[in-house]
Amino acid sequence: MSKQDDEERVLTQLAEVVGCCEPLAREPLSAQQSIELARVFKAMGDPVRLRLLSLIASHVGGEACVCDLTDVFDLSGPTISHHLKVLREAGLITGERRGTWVYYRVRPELLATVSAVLVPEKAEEPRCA
Amino acid sequence: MSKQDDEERVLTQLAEVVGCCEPLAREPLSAQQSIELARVFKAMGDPVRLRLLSLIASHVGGEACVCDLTDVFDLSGPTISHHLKVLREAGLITGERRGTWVYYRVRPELLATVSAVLVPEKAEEPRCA
DNA sequence: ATCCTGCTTCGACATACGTCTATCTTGACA
DNA sequence: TGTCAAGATAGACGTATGTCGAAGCAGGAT
Repeated sequence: MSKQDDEERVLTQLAEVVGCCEPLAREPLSAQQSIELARVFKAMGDPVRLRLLSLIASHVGGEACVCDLTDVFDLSGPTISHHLKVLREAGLITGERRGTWVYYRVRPELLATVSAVLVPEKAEEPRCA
Repeated sequence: MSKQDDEERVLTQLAEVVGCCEPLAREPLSAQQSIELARVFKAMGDPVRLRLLSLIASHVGGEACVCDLTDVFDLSGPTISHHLKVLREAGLITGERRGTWVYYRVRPELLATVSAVLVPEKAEEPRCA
């Protein structure tokens, strides 16, 4: 089973279990839903990983090389690599090797799903009273 | 320093540091921003706490008694109390004692702030006054 | 006053997590 | 082929976290 498979599996499960935009305040989450969602939040629950995510998301071209990320932190290479793996396994980013370097990009659809769970109303439709 | 003060402090810091709706993908988060945000995500990074949050948010009247929450889980009272404390200290919920029982309610504005950070577009933009 | 009940705090324990150094893998290039 | 550099993996170590039972606190009821 490849890493790619793992990533896909997590993302599919989340969409499947959480539903497209079922808000957290509408009805109680099931045990299964909370497990899947918590996996993502836990991955974002570290300052270094949040910054990595932000660095990748805001980088030109929507992707960032690991070498760009390592210099920002006062941490060893393996530690950065570890955090990237956690983000990857949570389905938040994908990694692709091109030649010598590995490039990461975010999965905006997962961020959007998670974001939608938090607010009672769906954001995109103009909510006019 | 009361518990209430702690809660307020966290919420104030988050709004202050993160900004109203600065999306994560616009520009890299600062070290300080990532620390504040990660605190909230970490609190949500546990299945039990996510379910608690959801149970409280979706409960009738927007608040739930601890006694309502305890029965849902196969966990001891102290454990539930611990998780509620973590959510409280993250600024996600507030607790109020009324007579014998303690009632919790969510802070929707914090959820909205966090939600807005995740998506590239500002959610409240087409806000009709 | 005394007891009872709902909830929190305390102290202890096993496990998970973040970090490091050392080692391995992969690809480029001579 | 051999070598070098970019990342990933493995193993170790200290700390944080989730859980429990026991004890403490605060309100109501008797």
